[in-house]
Amino acid sequence: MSNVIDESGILAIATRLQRLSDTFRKDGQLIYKSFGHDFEPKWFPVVYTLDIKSQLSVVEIANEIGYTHPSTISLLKELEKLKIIHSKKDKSDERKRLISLTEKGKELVAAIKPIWDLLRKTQIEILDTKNNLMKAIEEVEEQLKISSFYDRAEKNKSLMGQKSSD
Amino acid sequence: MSNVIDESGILAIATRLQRLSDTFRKDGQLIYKSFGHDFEPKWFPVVYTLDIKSQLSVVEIANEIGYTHPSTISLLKELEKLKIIHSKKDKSDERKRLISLTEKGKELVAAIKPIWDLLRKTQIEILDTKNNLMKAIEEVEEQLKISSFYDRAEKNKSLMGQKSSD
DNA sequence: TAAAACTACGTAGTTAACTACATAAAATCA
DNA sequence: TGATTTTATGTAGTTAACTACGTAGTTTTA
Repeated sequence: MSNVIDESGILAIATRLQRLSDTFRKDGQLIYKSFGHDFEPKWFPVVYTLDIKSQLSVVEIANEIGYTHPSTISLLKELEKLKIIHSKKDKSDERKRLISLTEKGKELVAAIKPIWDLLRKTQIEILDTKNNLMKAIEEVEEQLKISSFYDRAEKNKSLMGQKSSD
Repeated sequence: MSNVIDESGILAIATRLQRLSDTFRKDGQLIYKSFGHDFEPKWFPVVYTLDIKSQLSVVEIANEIGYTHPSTISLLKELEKLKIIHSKKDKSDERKRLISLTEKGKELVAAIKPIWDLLRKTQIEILDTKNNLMKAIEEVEEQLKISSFYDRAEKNKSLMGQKSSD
């Protein structure tokens, strides 16, 4: 597919990660569809979380799934329109909206859990190569927690004969 | 950061890939800036490609960098406005626009090549863990070339006690 | 206990990719 | 060689995340 960029390797990693991500998302959607469900992969984090935790506020969900709260709100809006979730005010804190699955939502989860298993199995099959992508991601996240890309680059600057502007 | 989702592991891989991608992009931008350059990481594929191939049409660039042509066009517009690249009609094929770096563009490349080296070194440092992310990506792309996520899932359906709708 | 700071939620606008469609030039074919 | 198909480019609109900012409750503090 791409020539020069593959050779440049590591510098275009952001691009390649995103493309891979898109591929998984698109195929995921098709697989749900082939089972007769119009379930969008992007809903998974919210729905999966609510299946396990049953009732959470907007920000709690955002934290669980690792999204910003505005992104979470727009997902919740879609799911609310489809009556997969519903919300009610928290009586002890009027700022909060407590979200949970509706009956319809619970039925949906029960119906698609076997698909989640299938997706999981299939992804494991694809990802279980010599260098395991899932583990690699975890390891890289770990590395970045120790010291960010930016901080490491700052430190490495001194190794090169290059002046910085700050 | 995210709890439930990390445990659900593989199903949220698309999300995690994208977040990682964003992190690299943002820090990349900061690093360019710390050297006094307002060079956006998303420009890299185009600029790098033109440095090596010197003159290409819009679609040729799109293929080299693995983007769609509309995405490529919008990158080219930005770079053209900044006078980093310029274009001229191909005399032997009036449909084509031949793109190349301007003098300013060539000077820019000369100036940021040391940064590219720094970025490369730093990324290698981060990515060189037990499971190498770069290699993992290549291996996964290879797996998907053999058989797509969708096709594999279709095949695996038979392994489960589940009916399909098509 | 009033003011200040913080937290939860919401809206608006941005970004960087995409798909779908349109047009014009070139190549192919009947 | 005229009609059809393909190729190259461009535009419009979509998507799924983001940041920035605003408002209304809650908590802390002077």
